[in-house]
Amino acid sequence: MPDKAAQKQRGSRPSIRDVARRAGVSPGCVSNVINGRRKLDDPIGRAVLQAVRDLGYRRNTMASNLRRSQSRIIGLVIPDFENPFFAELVAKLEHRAEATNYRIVATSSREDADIEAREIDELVGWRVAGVFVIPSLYSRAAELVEASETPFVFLDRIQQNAATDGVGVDNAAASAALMQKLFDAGHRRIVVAYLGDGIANVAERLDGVRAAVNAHAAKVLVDYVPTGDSIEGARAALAAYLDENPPPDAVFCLFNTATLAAYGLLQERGHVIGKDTALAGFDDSAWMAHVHPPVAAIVQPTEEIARVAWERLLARIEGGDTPSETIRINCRLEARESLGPLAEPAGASSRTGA
Amino acid sequence: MPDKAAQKQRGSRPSIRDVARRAGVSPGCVSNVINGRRKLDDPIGRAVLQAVRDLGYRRNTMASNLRRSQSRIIGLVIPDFENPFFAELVAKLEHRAEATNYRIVATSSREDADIEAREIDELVGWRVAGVFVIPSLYSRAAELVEASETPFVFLDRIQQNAATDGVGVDNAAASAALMQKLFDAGHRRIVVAYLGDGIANVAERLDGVRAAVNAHAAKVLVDYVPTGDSIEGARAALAAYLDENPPPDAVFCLFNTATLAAYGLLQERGHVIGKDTALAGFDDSAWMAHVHPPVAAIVQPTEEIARVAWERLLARIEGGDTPSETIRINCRLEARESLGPLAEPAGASSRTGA
DNA sequence: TTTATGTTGTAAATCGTTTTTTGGGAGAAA
DNA sequence: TTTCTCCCAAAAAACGATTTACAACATAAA
Repeated sequence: MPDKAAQKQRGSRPSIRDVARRAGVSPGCVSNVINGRRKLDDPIGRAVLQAVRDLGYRRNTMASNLRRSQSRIIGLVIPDFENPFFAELVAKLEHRAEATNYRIVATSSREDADIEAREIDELVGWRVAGVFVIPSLYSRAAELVEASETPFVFLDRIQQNAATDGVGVDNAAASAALMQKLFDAGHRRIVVAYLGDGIANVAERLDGVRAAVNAHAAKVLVDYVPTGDSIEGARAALAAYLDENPPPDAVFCLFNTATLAAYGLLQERGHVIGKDTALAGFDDSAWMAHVHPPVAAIVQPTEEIARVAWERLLARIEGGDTPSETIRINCRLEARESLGPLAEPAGASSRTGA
Repeated sequence: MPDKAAQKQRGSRPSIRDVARRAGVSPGCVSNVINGRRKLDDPIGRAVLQAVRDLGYRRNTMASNLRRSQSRIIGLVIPDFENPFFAELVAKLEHRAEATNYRIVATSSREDADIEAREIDELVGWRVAGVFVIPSLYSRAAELVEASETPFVFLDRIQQNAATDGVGVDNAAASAALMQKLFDAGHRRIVVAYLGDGIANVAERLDGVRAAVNAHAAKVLVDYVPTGDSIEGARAALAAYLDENPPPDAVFCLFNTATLAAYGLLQERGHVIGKDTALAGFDDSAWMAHVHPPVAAIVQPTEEIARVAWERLLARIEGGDTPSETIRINCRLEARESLGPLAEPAGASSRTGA
């Protein structure tokens, strides 16, 4: 039962002084008790703890952090909470945070470079221990961050040549491997849905596709359809393609909203997925594993990304002056039935270093 | 180009003193310039701004907030970033925050009451202006919060009789309306997938279903299948039901993972959705609108929930001593084709106050 | 010239902690 | 008894900002 009367001012929370006064000791002594720098089982210790309980005292984190000039908070700026891949990454990073006694505060830039810049500024203002950034489209984060004292690690949409730390996946290799899988399954007419708009990420995936096509000896026919980033846009772009071209053997979508658009569109037009037409997408989602037939996906190993990124950031926080580096992690292919009749039994999932 | 040499100590960020020294003025004066309490277009103003740029000065938010004893941060504790409904709510709340010059920091409890308690404690320690909580399963948040100075508003999983502010939807009415819709479409054998586990939320939905069944004159046969909260669990439970019972006319899932499980299972077993078997779910997801046929959903209007909740929290922050209240918002029904042959043309979506 | 009025920058106090310094008392050794 | 440690709590300084009180100066009015 907090005893409001003992506080100096009504409406404001009790401070360490109020506790000290009530316990009949000095503020410094209270601080020692609270932070365990003093044994608690004597009269003074007990009196302090009792006063803390009586007043409902909670330490003011801002004052505490200000004094010791450190915080155990890691900022996280992502483009969008509603993208399941980002959400999964947030969850995995939180898990790492818990294990190392840090905590994550997450904010989103809503794919807006200005908002992103503001969020980063704000986090730096809070003197967080470090920051993870998944850059927005047209992000200026990399430049903003170069001069900063605060350690930054970029995730997912990273630039190979940047003077910052980055952790992402090997997009090109994964895409190339998937294309090879489609070739092996006998697919020859393949449609690739790409963004058509500058995320480094998707551009790398496209490069991987092109590399696989060039490397493949036999004749294949690959069409590239730019879709924009909304589901509706992707659906419209793919519909227009299907209207004017013979039906493809396979559709490969380079990002997750396009995969959903393609799935619905093929269903609607009566293509039997995994039989008439194969379907695969970059990025996994819950629905892809659970519809019938399940849709094959290139899975970004978020757990591993989170682990590696966390290591990197911690190293920076603890003052490692190692040069910045870009780390690439291999994707995993969930070769589900939507791929169509493969040499290996349908439905078996194989692990492939990308 | 930050001039490190001018700072007192290497490695630490410049303080307002460093700026003042460099500009040849007092710290108070710098503060005035930075916060716009002084016109900037005279020599002193310019000198200060130049010094700020030279040193790469950023105001220390902790020190600033400590002194003015206020912050414009709103905490948000959700059970899980990977639940699309929560993700949408976060996004909408962030949007409100932006409009009112607050900012949101989001953390998740991973459905763990202990973690939730820690997160709340931590936010209170940061002296955030207010907190939104979507309670975890078995949450103790309501009790924790009653004594607190900090304003709290609970979202989504709210208790009618709690002594706290809460904003949620009218679960019972929405479920009842959907059941009525199924009856109207001529469905008689209906399976309802519920959680079977104590979220107030889903229990209310179940009540709504029961009420609709009781209110319906004609004979209907409704079976209730408890599913647990994982997709796999839901799939197994529904599969077991289908194995041992005649095929239902309709399946109604009271939460979103069950809807996906039911969709995949029905597809796999060759039920044609919207024809052999109707399907509907509480909570909308992207996949539901885009598969074919699209799956009907009860939509929680997150935009409106966010707006109302924000109003409520702001009122509390600004010191309104109004008694706490529980606000219910009506859901909207997206009556998509999966509902089966209705009286109204299939595919039309109708708005129904729940 | 004197007085009233406003402006503006400096010095100092303050926010709530933690940390360092100081000082006093207890106990042991000489 | 005196001296030397050791221990522990009180007092004071510090963290980096904002804000109040105050002094200095300019300008306008009398």
